Amino acid sequence: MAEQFKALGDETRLGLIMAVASSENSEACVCDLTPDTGLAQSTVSHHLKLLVEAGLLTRTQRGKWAFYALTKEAAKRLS
Amino acid sequence: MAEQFKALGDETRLGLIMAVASSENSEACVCDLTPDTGLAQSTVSHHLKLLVEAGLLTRTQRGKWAFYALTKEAAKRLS
DNA sequence: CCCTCAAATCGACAATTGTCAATGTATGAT
DNA sequence: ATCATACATTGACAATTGTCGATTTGAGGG
Repeated sequence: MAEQFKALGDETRLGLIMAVASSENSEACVCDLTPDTGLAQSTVSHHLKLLVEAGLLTRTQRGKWAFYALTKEAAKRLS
Repeated sequence: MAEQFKALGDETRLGLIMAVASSENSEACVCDLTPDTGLAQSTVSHHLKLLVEAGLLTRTQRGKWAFYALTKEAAKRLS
């Protein structure tokens, strides 16, 4: 439980969650998310991994892109 | 906003919040909270300070004791 | 095949964080 | 005044974390 809070307790990751939530179809790939953060692609990948491990995001590979979306649980809590 | 999540993103602090929430009158002093954590008193004081700064707890000095209680906002969010 | 593009992983580094022992500061009792 | 109690602050330290550049993996397209 603390892990979920810890995952959200970082400006960058909170921003990523918000960005995913407000994307078309509520999903986004790394290439869409990276520019807004102003961080390196590897850094964004790292944060996304943490969010997945915390059970807040899901990862789906589609073609060359990896799409991230909120889990049902995370979607509920975001209200 | 991330600050509040960060404050809750630590086992010890989450435990403190829970302990305060489930205390009589929903408030507790440091001497009551410290033993359960298994940590030094100075460490608990430090964590409580962070929780106050995050707007999750209030501090009230009464006699020799400092009583910590949930803010209205934190009480609401705890549901 | 080879090449390109998207993303993940690795290695290194500085910055932040959690912890403690020691000390400081009030508050109330003797 | 003195002293004990409750808590805060300080200084130091190891552990964790956020970040980057470089490299690696993987999926398609020529």
